[in-house]
Amino acid sequence: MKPTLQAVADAVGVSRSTVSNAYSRPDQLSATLRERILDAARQLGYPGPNPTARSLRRGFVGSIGVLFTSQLSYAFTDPFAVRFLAGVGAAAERHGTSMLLVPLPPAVTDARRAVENAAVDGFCVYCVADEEWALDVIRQRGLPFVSTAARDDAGADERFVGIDERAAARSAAAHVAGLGHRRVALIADSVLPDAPAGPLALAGVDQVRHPTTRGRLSGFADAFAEVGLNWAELTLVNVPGNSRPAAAAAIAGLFDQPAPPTAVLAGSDVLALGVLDALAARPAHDRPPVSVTGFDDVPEAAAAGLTTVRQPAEEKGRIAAELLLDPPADAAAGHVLLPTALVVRSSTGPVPRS
Amino acid sequence: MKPTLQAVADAVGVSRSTVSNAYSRPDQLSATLRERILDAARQLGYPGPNPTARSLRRGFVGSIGVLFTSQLSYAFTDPFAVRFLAGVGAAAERHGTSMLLVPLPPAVTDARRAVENAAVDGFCVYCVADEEWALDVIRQRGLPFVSTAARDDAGADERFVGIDERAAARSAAAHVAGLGHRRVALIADSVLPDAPAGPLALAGVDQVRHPTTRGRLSGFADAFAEVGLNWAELTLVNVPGNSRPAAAAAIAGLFDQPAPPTAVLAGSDVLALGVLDALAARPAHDRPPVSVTGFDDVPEAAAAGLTTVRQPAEEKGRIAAELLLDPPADAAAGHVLLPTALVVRSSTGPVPRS
DNA sequence: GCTAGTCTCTGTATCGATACAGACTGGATC
DNA sequence: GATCCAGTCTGTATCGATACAGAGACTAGC
Repeated sequence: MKPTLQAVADAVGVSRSTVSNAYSRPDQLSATLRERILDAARQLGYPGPNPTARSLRRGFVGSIGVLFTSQLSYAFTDPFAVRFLAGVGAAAERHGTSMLLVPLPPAVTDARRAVENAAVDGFCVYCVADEEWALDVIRQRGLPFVSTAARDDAGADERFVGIDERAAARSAAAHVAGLGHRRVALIADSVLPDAPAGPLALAGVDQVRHPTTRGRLSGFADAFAEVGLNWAELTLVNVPGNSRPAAAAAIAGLFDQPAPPTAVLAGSDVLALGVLDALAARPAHDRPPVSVTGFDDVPEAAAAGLTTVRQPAEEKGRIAAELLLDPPADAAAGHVLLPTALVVRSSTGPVPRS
Repeated sequence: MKPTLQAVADAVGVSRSTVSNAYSRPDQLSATLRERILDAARQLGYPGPNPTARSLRRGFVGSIGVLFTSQLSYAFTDPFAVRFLAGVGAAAERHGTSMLLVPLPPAVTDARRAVENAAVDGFCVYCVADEEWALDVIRQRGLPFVSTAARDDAGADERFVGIDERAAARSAAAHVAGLGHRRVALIADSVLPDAPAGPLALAGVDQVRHPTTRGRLSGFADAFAEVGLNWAELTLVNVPGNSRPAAAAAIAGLFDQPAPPTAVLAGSDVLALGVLDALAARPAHDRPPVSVTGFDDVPEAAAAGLTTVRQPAEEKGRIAAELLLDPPADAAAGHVLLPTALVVRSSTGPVPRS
């Protein structure tokens, strides 16, 4: 068994407090005694104050949690998530804080417990699915958090960093509408909790649970409404999970329909790249000239020539962590909206006249 | 202030232990009492057992640390590191364990403290620079760890997962030597701790501190020794930091020398891609046909047509975490060597006859 | 010579839980 | 009716530190 602080105190013949001070408040004791204590500690093989005991007493941990409401391995697979993490990491580094990545088991009860048990001082909630329960647990614990998805019921004091999803999506859709496209498909991740992959009839956008997805779909709908196309006239395709192959599989069949879409607007670059994959998989003579847009502008998008909406991923992570680690005095400053920009590349073009 | 377990106990009129059992050992009390306790807890707003206090008493934390001896943000920038993390994440997920990413301050004293203070049950040490001090701290703390860099002084009981760096590097170099190249440059990250970027004269490979870099350079040297080229005849280029632009900058000047290398062997794909960048940056008429090899086979390598040595990145992370989280009874099984494969693409070709 | 103030260091309470031994209850067994 | 046992619950020690009030020693000032 490793020696404790008590053991060191006994060895030197001082009190526990003094040994504690030798480590944490060197100005509270003479330099010579401090040396004597540290020497004894070295000799005994004392590993320094136990982090857990220290955290308990001090009342804080020195690490922030990052929550992904999905598989943890997903976080490293999605390029946008990786950039976001890089931003969080950079801020954490500056503050000398660690990042705890908490995997969430599929069952909600287990997942709740995971959030309850995380030893952190606060959470950055990066959500890819329904997250209310997670926020509930965090509030229950009395921990601060920063959300990256705008929620309607957000308290005024709740910190947030994100973009105007709806306006950003609208800019992409307006671009496509401006090119003349009127047979349009929208593809998004987890439109409804347990909906199967493929086309999905939805009465209205407001049925979409996840605020980010809802915001983006609303934006798409807005732009087409302006050119006289209503929601029911748009084809909605659901993908369970934000992955390239899943998107490809979900949309593939659509291009064999009698009147296939001439444009596909995706809720993320990953999905858009999947759509491009699905098109590329078809024989060259049977490859309709479909315009495709993405969202995020991940590194891969440029290489693929994907028209997309750029949002500052790393910045988002950095600011999220910053808001958590050193909260602005002004509550209004705790609500940060980042700029977005439509990046037009080769994946969109005028509707073919055939 | 949030209520404690004690407060719940008082409210229900039972002992602390019973409340504790209500959460952690439901079989130790009647179902009705348990319900009564949980109800009271809900009503009081008790957030459930405090994770820190629980860890202290139980003696373990439920999270593993991942150590990068470099900037934390680097971990999310290097594609190989990201794949590695994905592997660790997948294993952690399966075990219901969290991952703590600990940023290391530049000063060694601060960095030591960071490792001392990390509340974890063990470490996966992913090292990109000199790491001995970190392992010392971990041993001092009496925590288990898994290293991914083979070290000469590794104890028999120390767990390891990695590849035969030397043999793998040799296979790449043998390929290049077989193509007839004899004017060869090697480029690697942090060959010597504070060496500047650019060509570096080094008496021998054994002067290289970092075992991974040393292993790879040795392998390169081996293959060329076999065709009669000794170490002094190879040009060594140092890059401080494993980054694409840094590699490009470090090597650029080399191609303007009287007898420029016809092949460049890089210690990593990231460096190799940097070398390709440096070549691509030259005007087409002044672009020597240089063969380039990398190491790792990151996703970008395939797109760039880079000849490289493939090693299973995600697997490495997964196994590292696995070895940590559920250590094999047999000590020998704690030492895992992963397979590698030379992947020949378009970036290497026969030496031009001019 | 006395009081005040500064430096060091000690002692005890506390952080918030869990482990474990033991006590009580009620029913089954002989 | 005594014994045993399983099922519940309590009490106390413990995990390993830090915070804070306070005690002695020593210097300084008047």
